[in-house]
Amino acid sequence: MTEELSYEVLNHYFPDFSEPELQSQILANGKIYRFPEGALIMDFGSHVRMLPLIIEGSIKISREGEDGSELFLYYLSRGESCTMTFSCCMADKVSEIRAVAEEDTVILGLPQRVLDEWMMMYKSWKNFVLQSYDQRMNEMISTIDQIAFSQLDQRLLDYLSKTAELHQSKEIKATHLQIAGDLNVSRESISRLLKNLESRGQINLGRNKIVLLKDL
Amino acid sequence: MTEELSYEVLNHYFPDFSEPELQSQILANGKIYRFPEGALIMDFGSHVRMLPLIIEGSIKISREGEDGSELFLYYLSRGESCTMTFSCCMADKVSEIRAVAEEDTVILGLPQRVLDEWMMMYKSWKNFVLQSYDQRMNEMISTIDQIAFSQLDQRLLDYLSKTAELHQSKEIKATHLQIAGDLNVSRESISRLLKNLESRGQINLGRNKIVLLKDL
DNA sequence: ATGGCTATGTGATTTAAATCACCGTTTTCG
DNA sequence: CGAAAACGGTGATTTAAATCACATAGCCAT
Repeated sequence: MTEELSYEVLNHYFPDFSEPELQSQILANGKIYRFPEGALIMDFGSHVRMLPLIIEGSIKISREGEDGSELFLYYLSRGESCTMTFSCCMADKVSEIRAVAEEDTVILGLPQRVLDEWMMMYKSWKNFVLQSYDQRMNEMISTIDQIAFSQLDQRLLDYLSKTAELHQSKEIKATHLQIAGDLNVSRESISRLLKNLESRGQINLGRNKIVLLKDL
Repeated sequence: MTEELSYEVLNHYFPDFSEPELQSQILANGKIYRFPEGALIMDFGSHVRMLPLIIEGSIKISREGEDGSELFLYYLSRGESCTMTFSCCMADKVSEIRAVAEEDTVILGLPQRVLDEWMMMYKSWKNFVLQSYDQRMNEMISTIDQIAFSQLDQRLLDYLSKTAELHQSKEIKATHLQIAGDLNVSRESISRLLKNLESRGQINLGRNKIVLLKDL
C-alpha cells in the first residue's frame, strides 16, 4: 500500500508493457491514486477523464436499474483495467457503471489524451486494450448466461466462488442483504438458500461471514 | 443483392474507411460472401478465421444456454461488424455466439491475418474496431438491464420495436414460438401478452405476423 | 374436401421468487 | 448502560411465469 510509481512497480504489475518508451510514457503521464475499501471510485453518469490500471487491491463493477437497484457485473483486480471507462474516455461519454473499491486499492490513472495515441504507437498497449475488451465482453456474456439460464441457487454459488477467488480466501465477508443486492433478488431468498447450503454441509454461516467448505 | 466489391461499394457502406491505402488493402484482401435469409453464418464452438463486415442485409446474434435454449442478443446491420468474431480471431478462440442471416445478406469477409496489423497502420480501421467494441458492449449492458430489471412485457415491447426498426416496417414476420425462443421464455406467456397488447389497441395479430400500431 | 401439420388461444396447476409480517440476536452508539 | 439499528431466521401469502392439457383455426398436399 505504499507503492510509488517506478519502473519496478510497472514491470511487476504490468510486465506485458514491454516497450521501454511506453514504460517511460506511462511513468511520465500516470498518476497514483489510492482508495480505501468501500470508496466510490466512479458512479453512473459521472464524467471520467482518466483510465485506471489496477496496481493493488480490487474493484467491484456494477450496473444500476431504473429504480436504483444494483446488479453486480464483475470484479477487476491487479493487472487489469476498466474497459467500460476506456470506452467512455474515447467517446467522451458518461459512465454506465459504478466502481467501488472492494479492498484498499491503488490505481495508476492515465489521462484520456494518451489512451488513443498509444494504440497506434505501442503494440503492447494495443494488445492490452484489445485483451481487456475481450475479457470484459466474456464476463458480460457469462453474466447474461447466469441471469437468463440459471436458477438463483446456481447464481449464488457462482457469486460465492468468484468472491472467494478474488480474495483468495474461503471466508467471505458479506451480509445476506449485500449479496441479495448484488444479485438483484430479495434478502429472504438468499437467507433461505444459504441456510440450505449450510444444512447440506457446503458452507458455514456466521454474522457477516460465510465460510466455504470443500471446493464449493 | 448483386454487389461486387469495388471502391464505390466500399465508400458507400463504409465511408469512414478514409485512407486510400486501407481501401485498397480491403479490396485486395476482402472477399464477398452471400447468405440467404435463415442461413447459419456462424455457430457456437465453430472456428472462425474471418471478420465479417455487413454490406447488405442483417444478422441476428444469439447465445445458447447449456440445455440448448437460445437467447437473442442483438442485430447487426449494414455498415456494422461482428465484434465477438473479432475477439475470436484475435485470440484464435472458438465462437461464443450464433449468427443467423435475418434477411438475404451480403458480407465482406476479411482474413484473420490483417485485422491486427491494420490496427496500428490505419487510424480509421482502429477507430472502427474500437467503436464496434463500444457499441456491442452497450448492447450487452442493455440486454443485461432488460433481463435483470424488466418484466417480460417490457422485454417483449423492446424486442418488437428493435425488430420493427431493423426491418424498417411496422409488420413483423414471426411466430409466437420464435419470439419466445429469442427471449428464452414460454410460448404461452408470449401469446397471452400479445393478446393483451392487441386488446389494448397497440398491435394487430395475424398468423406469422404482428403489426405495430402507433409508435410501439 | 380431407387429413395432417403448424400456429394460436386459453384454462388449470405448479413453481420460483417476491413480498409481507413477524421473531430473536448482535452490534453500535448516544 | 440501554436504546436503536442492523442482521438473520422463518412462516404465510402473492405473484409472474412455466408447465400441462387441450381446443380451434389456418395452411398445405394429395
